[in-house]
Amino acid sequence: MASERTVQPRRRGRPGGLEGADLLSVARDILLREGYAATTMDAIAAAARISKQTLYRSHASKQELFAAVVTDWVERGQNAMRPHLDRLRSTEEVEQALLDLAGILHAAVLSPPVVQMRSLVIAEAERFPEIAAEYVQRSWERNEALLADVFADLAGRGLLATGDAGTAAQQFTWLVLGAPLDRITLTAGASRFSEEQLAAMARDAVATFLARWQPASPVRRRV
Amino acid sequence: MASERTVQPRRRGRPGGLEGADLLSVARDILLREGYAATTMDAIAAAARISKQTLYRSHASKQELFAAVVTDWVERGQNAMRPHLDRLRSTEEVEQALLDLAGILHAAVLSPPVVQMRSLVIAEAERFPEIAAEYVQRSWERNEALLADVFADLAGRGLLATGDAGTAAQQFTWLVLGAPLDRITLTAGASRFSEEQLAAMARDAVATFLARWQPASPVRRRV
DNA sequence: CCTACCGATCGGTAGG
DNA sequence: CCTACCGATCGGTAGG
Repeated sequence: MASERTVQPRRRGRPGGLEGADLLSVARDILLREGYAATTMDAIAAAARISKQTLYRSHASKQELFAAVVTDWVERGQNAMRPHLDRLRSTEEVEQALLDLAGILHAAVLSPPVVQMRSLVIAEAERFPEIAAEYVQRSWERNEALLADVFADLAGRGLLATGDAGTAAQQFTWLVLGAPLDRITLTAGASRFSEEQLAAMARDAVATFLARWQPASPVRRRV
Repeated sequence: MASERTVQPRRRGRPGGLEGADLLSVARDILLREGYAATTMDAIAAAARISKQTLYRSHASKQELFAAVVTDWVERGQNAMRPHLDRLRSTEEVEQALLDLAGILHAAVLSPPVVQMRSLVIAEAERFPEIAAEYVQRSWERNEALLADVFADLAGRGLLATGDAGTAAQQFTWLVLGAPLDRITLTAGASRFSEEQLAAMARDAVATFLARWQPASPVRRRV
């Protein structure tokens, strides 16, 4: 099955436009920028340098193309949190590791494409509930479950209070992300928080989280 | 300037359709149900039993009608939180009063119309940033500022720890609302939390909040 | 003459 | 692969 020209990723001789993951990428760019209703299949075909016929051959409808874009998105972000969560899991300094994680969550979740994809899915959640369901399960709920698992491990090592690790993960997530995500979502990035404000919010989030979830053991007692 | 028939609210002899606040109400219903793009001026005019020309005379474009609906909405919800915040302000039992407020926030913010309006504004935030800005300032930020003011009062009475009352209000808001609001927004109300789950989340939110913001005074020390 | 309102239809553009 | 084109429907405005 060896092909003659391994340098060229294109399968056929035609110069051709985009397909597969590249096609989904340009479709995603337009969807995030314009929204679902304002995105036309003509615009996507033109940006991918393919005909609408070719576009409809790989994606039978606008809705199916949207679903493919979201599925591709959640698969790409599937394991993005893994290394950072593993670092938290093996830490000896919980407070600093939580601060690090808060900063990583800010950088990741508050980035324009992530916020825009979230807004896009919210906007179409009523019309396409199964797409929104896949998004919420495979991105948010999955990462929250992974974080809960790490918290359970830390509790087992005596570095966090034992209790409902799922509740702890939920509270940490929204203490860190709630206010800035809400603000950015509702202002289209116009009045973003400054880096100093975000850092202060991360410190306050960790402080409140640890006030509740710090182990009662006297050796690790804080003032 | 006394008119002959004060019983009839209509100004002219024609039977006529809706206008003013009633017109905005039916427009809001359709916008919340269908979304902005799928809402047609024809449908609004038909639901209000007026011609499109009459509709366009009071609202010069679809966008201006949308802005009027949002303005009307934030004005109606302006002081909805007042009595509940005043009850918290004058309480002697902070923990129970916070639990009560959490339940009220759940009932108010997680109700379908409030969630739908929020989703609608988010969906159009990029296209109509000034409408989203008015919404976020006059509903969310305003209520958060009112809550911060109450927290500052409670701190002055020694019932909460002194500190940044704004941070406390932000953390309380998102501890209480973050997880369920996210879930309901992204599932279009399909997989709502049960009353028991919401009550448990409220208790955990208050517990975490008080772990950080409870005064250090020994008389009010908790176990 | 004016205001309020209607039936009909305009130019453009959507998904397919 | 592309151009042309469909049935439908949109926001906004004409004449009367």
